[in-house]
Amino acid sequence: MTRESAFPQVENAPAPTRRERVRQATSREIKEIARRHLTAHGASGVSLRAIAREMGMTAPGLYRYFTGLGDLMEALQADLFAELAAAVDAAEASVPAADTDGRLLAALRAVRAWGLANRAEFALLFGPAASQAAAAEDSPAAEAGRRFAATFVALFDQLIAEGRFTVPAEAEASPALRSQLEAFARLTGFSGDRASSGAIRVLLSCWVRFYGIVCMEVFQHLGFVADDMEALFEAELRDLAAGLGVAYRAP
Amino acid sequence: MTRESAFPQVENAPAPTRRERVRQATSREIKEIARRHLTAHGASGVSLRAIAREMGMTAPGLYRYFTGLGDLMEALQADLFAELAAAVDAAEASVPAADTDGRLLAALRAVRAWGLANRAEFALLFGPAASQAAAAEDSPAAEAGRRFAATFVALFDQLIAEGRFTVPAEAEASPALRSQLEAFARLTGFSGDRASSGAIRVLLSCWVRFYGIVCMEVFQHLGFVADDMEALFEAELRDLAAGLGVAYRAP
DNA sequence: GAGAAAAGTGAACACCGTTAGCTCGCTTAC
DNA sequence: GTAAGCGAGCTAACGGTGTTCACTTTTCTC
Repeated sequence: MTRESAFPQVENAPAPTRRERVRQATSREIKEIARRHLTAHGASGVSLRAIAREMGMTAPGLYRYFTGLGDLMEALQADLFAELAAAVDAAEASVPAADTDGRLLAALRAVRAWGLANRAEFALLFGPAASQAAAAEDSPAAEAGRRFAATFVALFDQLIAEGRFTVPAEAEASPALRSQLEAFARLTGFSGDRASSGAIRVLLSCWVRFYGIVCMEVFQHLGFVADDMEALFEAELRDLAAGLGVAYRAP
Repeated sequence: MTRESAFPQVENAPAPTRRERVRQATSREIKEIARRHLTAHGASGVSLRAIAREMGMTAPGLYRYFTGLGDLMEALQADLFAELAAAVDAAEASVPAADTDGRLLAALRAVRAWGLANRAEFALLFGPAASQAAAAEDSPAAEAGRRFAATFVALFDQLIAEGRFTVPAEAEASPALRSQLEAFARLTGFSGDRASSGAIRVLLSCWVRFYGIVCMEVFQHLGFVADDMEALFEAELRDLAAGLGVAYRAP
């Protein structure tokens, strides 16, 4: 087992003991199985007992790894956010770095594609905020969510920097709205000086619109419109891009 | 119990027998209690055994009224759609019939208000399409959903009739999109001749946008923006109205 | 009042999350 | 090298769930 030493230790990682490694592996396995059950039977189809059974152990044993089913689901949520973020990054990376327009379009399409390919997972991330009351601002899941959002914040930030779209006059917004938008910009990490509340408003509006069309499709409302809503999505994306001063391109 | 005869029989209703009446009452009671549990503990907090316990009977007895938990939830969904539709109609009715603009704004605000006041219920109606595979096109729930949608179809239809907004050129849309939009118009009952695919596209786009902002708020995403997203909602509503040629008015 | 149909019950099956107390084996300290 | 300690996992148990089946009780109809 000294083969492991072939992989150079990550700097500052405190030499994970053997126990630690097998622990990580078990934890990963639990989440893998949970993910499979999620995909196959939806969020309510994930059960500790079934997972344990599949692993050849008993349910109480899982409590050594997660404090309960809710905790597992939260961990899963964090992983899924990371997976989605990776899918988005990959899509973005397949476009020249200088091509901001292409990167934004690719990123948005990647979110939709991932959602359609992973309905239950998408619902877990973007559906009704189940139980978690306040959703613990500092939970790993929330953290992963922010990391996902960061990709889009960066893209949007660039649009602002390049002065792509015309910003509505500040006077149009009520003071309440303005202060909310400013707080939002601060929290999400938009570059403070350039990102006027008007610009944030435009971006947030686009994001809401995008969220709406993707949720509708993934949650299978408007199912009566058509099986394949790609045409509608692309039409919406075209409008969205237009509003942002981004040149639309067919996929 | 002959007091019942004081209420004139509804025409064509085949004289409900006493048994039938008490059956209806029990059915209503089951749904009432289910609704309370839904409100209090979310969709997963609705259980047949708990309902039966509260009614002083046993769970298997409920199978005389619903074929299972899923069936109950579907019935509940239908009732909730009706309740939401009633709330919307009430809001609409509080505005002069001739004031199309006011009625539309009131109707949209009513949906948001209902959703915020009934989060779990809203999630049941507009959240991820749980299990029901195809969601049975002809289920009572789907029927109730269509009746809810009809209110907005009527309002939108009127906007089209009044030629409120400029319709994008037909040529802009791909053939695939056009045929989808036309199918949609047919299915939802837009008045065929006037409702061009372009007009439908504008309306659908607005609906998606509205869906997006309300879902985000009700599902408590963007929770970090602010507790009270009313300002943002109103801003969005203003834009939406502008796009439809509807005069925005503060609530 | 007899017979049929509906309403409701009890027991059982197969699941579920979670807790408590225990055993066994690996790791660490002496 | 051995003894202590700690972590992983197990068994048993509690209370909860949906659902089925056979049975009894109630109610309506003739």
